Amino acid sequence: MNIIPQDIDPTEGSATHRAYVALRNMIVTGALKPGEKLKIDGLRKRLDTGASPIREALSLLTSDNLVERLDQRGFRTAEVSTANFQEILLLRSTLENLALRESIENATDAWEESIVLAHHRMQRAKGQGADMFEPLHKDFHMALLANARSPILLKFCSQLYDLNIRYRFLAGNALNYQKRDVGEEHASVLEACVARDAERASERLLLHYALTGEFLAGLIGTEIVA
Amino acid sequence: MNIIPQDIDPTEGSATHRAYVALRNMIVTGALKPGEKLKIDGLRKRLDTGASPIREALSLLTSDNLVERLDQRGFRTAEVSTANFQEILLLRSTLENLALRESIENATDAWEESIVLAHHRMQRAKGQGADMFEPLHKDFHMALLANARSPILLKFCSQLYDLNIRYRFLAGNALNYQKRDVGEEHASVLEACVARDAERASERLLLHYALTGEFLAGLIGTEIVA
DNA sequence: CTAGGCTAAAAAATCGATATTTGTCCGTCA
DNA sequence: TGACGGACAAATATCGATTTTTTAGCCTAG
Repeated sequence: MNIIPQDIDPTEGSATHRAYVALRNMIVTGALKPGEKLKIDGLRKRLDTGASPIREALSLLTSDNLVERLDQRGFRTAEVSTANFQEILLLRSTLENLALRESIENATDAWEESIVLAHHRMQRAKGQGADMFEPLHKDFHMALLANARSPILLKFCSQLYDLNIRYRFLAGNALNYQKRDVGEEHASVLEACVARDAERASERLLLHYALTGEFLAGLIGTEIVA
Repeated sequence: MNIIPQDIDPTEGSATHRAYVALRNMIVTGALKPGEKLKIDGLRKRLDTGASPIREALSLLTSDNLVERLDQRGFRTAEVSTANFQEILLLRSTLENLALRESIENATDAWEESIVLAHHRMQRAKGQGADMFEPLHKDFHMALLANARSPILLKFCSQLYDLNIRYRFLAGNALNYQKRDVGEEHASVLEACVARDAERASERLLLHYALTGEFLAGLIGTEIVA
């Protein structure tokens, strides 16, 4: 299950990078549960690699807020809570709002084409399950922002995206999400971007998040935090 | 030279943690120059430790945007540029503004006392050189925000603080900075916080950053980016 | 009973050595 | 002359083994 885009090949790149991608996917998709102890040796066998790459990958994930490091006592996956979810939602709204406006400000034809394309690809994958859909969904969202000349901001947004989507997987509903009429929301953001109307695009994107948040909030309270 | 607060002891904690702290200080203070190649073996000898801790520490620093990882080709310190500096300044203003308001909203007597204390300690260390002053300066700034119940936001702010202060060191002026009448600016932010006036506090904090930014912008253009 | 502390097992952290990869310097061939 | 290619050197990445630390169970003293 590979949820995150751009990293695919099984043998390519360093073992560390492969471990990083694999572990990130496992955490985001819930294959590794919140708060779960991450034993080096177990993961080493599971991913068929040495301890060093695992360790390094976990270090990287620590700074992505997906893994917690307990000095001298190993690693565990980040805990979840409604407070954490709310924080992510708020930060995401704030930062993506910033990024989207900047992105639209720098609008070019090439960018416009790239978001149309990303949207189309996402649409096309709609019925094909989370494995196909989710990477393209992230691609689309990041493509919207990609024109902002703010690498750090984009990195924050990417991190927050992963943290956010994790809750969707934990709520066990990648399916329901696609069924909800999120298509319309996406299309409307895209349309506003193409029209280069920052105000409208931003407003719709934030609405999109507000709805997603509302949608998940219920599930989370009952299913996750219990 | 230990610039970052809260991590002090030379033998305590894991080798990884010590390496992390040491390397972060070296990068922030400019002992390791922007874009400099970070050879594992060199650092290993320099910090008198094994390759694994170095490697892990560098991985952690990667996600702090202080180190860049070139897959299969090692690590180097992050480059600097005026664009990067401007981005940091803008993000910092935005996020700290958010955090400060939230912090004030949750104001308590304990928090109020903690910021008064942090301010006093910083003041006291004013004439004693960067080694004494800088950690307390960071303490003060973070204390202002600490009451915001947003761990992720605070982490972002802390990262941005380090990235920002790095430019001050690179401009080679930790001294000049203290001479500038930054004391008045700090005091005024503190005063507004104690009065629990979010509007005024935020306004003054942002002004503080704007002035600092202006102050540094000149130096940077000529000295760093050349 | 309970608290403290000892011991053994488990896990994390670290080290030293090896394998891979990258970068560089020549020499050769078109 | 210039570019391609191979071999050497340097540095990274990875592995396997060792050391250190933590954890859990158990026993004993109060």
